[in-house]
Amino acid sequence: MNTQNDPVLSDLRKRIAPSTTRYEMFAASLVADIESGKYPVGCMLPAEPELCSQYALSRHTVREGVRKLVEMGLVSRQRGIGTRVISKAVGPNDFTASTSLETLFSYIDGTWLKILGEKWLTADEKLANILDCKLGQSWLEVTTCRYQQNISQPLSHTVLYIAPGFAGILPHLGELNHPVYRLIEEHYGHKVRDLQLVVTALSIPPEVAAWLQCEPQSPGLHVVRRYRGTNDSYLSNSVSIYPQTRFDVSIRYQLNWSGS
Amino acid sequence: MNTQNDPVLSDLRKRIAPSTTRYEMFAASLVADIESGKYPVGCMLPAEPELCSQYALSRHTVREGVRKLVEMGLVSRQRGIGTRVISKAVGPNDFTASTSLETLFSYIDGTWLKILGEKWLTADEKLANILDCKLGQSWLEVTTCRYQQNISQPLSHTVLYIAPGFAGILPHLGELNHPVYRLIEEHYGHKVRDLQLVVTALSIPPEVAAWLQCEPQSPGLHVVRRYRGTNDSYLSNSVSIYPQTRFDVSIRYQLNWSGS
DNA sequence: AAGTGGTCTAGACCACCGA
DNA sequence: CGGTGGTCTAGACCACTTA
Repeated sequence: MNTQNDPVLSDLRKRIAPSTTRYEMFAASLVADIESGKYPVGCMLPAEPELCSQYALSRHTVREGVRKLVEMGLVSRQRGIGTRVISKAVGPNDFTASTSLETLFSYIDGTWLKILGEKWLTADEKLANILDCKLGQSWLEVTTCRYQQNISQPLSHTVLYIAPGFAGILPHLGELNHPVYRLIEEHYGHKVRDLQLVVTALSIPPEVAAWLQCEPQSPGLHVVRRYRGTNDSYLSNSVSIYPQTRFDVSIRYQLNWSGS
Repeated sequence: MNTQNDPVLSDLRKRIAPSTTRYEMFAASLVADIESGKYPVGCMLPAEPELCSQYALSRHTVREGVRKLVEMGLVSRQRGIGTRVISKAVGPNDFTASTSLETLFSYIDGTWLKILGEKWLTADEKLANILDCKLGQSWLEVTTCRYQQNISQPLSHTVLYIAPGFAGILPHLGELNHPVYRLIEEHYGHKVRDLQLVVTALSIPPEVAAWLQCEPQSPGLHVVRRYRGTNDSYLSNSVSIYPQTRFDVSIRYQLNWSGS
């Protein structure tokens, strides 16, 4: 079926919906069917040949439409298996913030860690909560301060929690410009796949303030970072305290798949 | 040119690079050329027909390859114009944080704004810096507190800066569950395309602490939010102060286009 | 072996931009 | 007007999964 050459349909498209293409209408129809429950979450979408004949579209157009649903996070496709509905479109994740790990940790340039202490410990309830790990799990705790070149005041007070198995990076922690995740990647080949940040405010405790050379009880940023690796296991975690004005967290979200 | 049927090439692909397709090799070649400076940032990529003949690929394959570069944020395409290099790929933006505006503002559920004061002002240097706008620009400043249902302590002290032209939302600001961006969308049809967040720590000033019912000089989160609309103009900005423990900022970055 | 999604070609019309 | 990227068709081979 070729409607591209059809002057009536072509004109109609121009007047009624100038920017709505066939694959977009098709995608919108699929989205509606998923929202309505015709294709419940977990079930398979009809295979491409069937969609082609159902909607009288070429396979390329069908694929373009389904690709849009993949981008929206509604379905996932597997070669040899099919296309599965994985979300109900209620709240599509239409805003994205993109960076590289390098950008995210650009503040580390020209800084190094001074190690204040280290010890092995097992997670009690409080720590398990902070690190989002199981009770009784074993971690190497390293207390540090991050210093900037040519500046006597440290940037932050950071407690690192390193997963057992990666303790070998300890001798290299003090090196310049080497965030923990990169040390783990260099020495063990484990790449970060998932980074979680939780930012809160706190009143800087006196013993930490002494290290940071700031007022005790003055306000600071409290940043928990959780690094998860390729196999979903935690590589390391860190709890950082930044005095006011020495650090900020900046994020920029942008709309992605244009309209609709 | 059809290499799909070529047993030699097919076998070679299987042995040497089992998962590398033609459009991926083509994309990798473009990336290399952009990184090397053959195509500097700001210049145009060759048009599709030329890429087709240069690489001996069909147009579909070329488009698939260029699409990958678009996803990586290296180039942007404009119909009628061409494909422009917009980034040097030095650090590919391989980590993304995805949410919806609804999720981002889920803390607004069950809260409303109490308006403490309002006035028109023009941006001096300090304000222009906070709002990232031009000097002398006119804004409607609305000072508010956000209250939660059944809780007497307010969640935050928020100063809104509303772009001239959207002042009509003022009577609706106090409504339940209505973030500013949604009011602007409902009343003026302008959608948010870009949201920037800057989080710092501060010592809560006494006059704000009185409203927030917290200790003067106690630590708090200082969050600047900038909402930009479809045409790159600012819709509104807000400066919020949250007492310690009443709010946190949580972000989750994930690796996206798998390998490499 | 049959069916799935992934890649690829060849050729076409379209909307948009700039000269 | 010619050139750009955007959409579309028809038909093909491929890798992968399941039975």
